[in-house]
Amino acid sequence: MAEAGLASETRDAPALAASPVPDDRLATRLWLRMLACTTRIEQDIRGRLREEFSTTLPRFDVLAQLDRAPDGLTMSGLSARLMVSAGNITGLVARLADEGLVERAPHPEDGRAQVVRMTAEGQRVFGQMTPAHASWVAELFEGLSDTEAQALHKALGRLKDHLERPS
Amino acid sequence: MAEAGLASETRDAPALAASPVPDDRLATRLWLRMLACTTRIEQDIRGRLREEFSTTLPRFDVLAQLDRAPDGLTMSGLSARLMVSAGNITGLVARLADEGLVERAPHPEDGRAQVVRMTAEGQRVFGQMTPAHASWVAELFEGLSDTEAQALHKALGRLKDHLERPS
DNA sequence: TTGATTTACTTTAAGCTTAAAGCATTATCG
DNA sequence: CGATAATGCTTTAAGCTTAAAGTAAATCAA
Repeated sequence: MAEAGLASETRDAPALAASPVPDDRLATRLWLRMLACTTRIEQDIRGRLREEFSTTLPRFDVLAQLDRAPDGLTMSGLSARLMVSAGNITGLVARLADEGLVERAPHPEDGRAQVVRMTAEGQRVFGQMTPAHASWVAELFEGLSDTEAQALHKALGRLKDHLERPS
Repeated sequence: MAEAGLASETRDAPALAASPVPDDRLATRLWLRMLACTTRIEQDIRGRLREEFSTTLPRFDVLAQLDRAPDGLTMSGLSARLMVSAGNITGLVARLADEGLVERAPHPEDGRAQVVRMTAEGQRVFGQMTPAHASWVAELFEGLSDTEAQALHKALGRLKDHLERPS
């Protein structure tokens, strides 16, 4: 989950052509640090969701997506937005439906699809969770100044753009 | 796993005390973007490890840690370095041992502990994987200039320091 | 020494996650 | 129209992950 080692690197590149090693190293170090930060933050939020709301991060993520989609989302819509497999969504939504937080209905136009919506109870519960979630995140990032946070946000934006390039 | 919604935020703070909302929002946006980038990169690497080496990211991570610890590591040492639970390490190391890539031996001084080491076969296999891994990461981050990468690395360093503060 | 606590690890139950296969419906196109 | 392909979803098997409980060994303290 975190900290993949640098390992023994090529010690070659005697004369010709600039060695690719420095780039690789920098990228790897950057990646490991990014992964370490993300893992830590995720674990913190996961633990708080469990302790304070007896729920999980994947379930919170589903509710968050449904919250910003008042007309509901299809299973594949959730799958795309959460960047997880369709099979994963099936189980996640089933558990949330068991809890009474979401409901499924057949899609009015597409006989293959389902529309998932939050229930009133789901909205109530999510309404309690989301301000807490926002404050936890703010606390976790408070080591950064606004300027630093904006710079980080911008740099990650460029990274994200590059990652999304089909290239 | 990614993209937790911003949700309906407080629209209050009429006069007194600077509203905490802007900070929360910036932090949340930053967090969501960071998580999205991390998830994407992780999925890419996971898929390549599977396709090209028929292995998984957690197993690669274990090997990477053992590679930089020639004298081996205890189960708890692996657990701490990989930031996962001890029970997780038990299963991971068991599977790697089944594959013949690592071996376990009783700790010479502590009867409770085990020492995990890479086998010669494990070193051979890892030696093939790690340059490939480094090149994938370099490719994924090539959208950033060296300067940007270093700035990102530095900003994440500050974040990491803050996260590690017991505070 | 003895007893209590801590540490290292394993086991268990539950949930998360994926890839792959399968099913039903819709879309495409000849 | 009818065949083919694509899409939406579920199921399955395997593995990852955790929290919690349990076992054994080491440490600490009286």
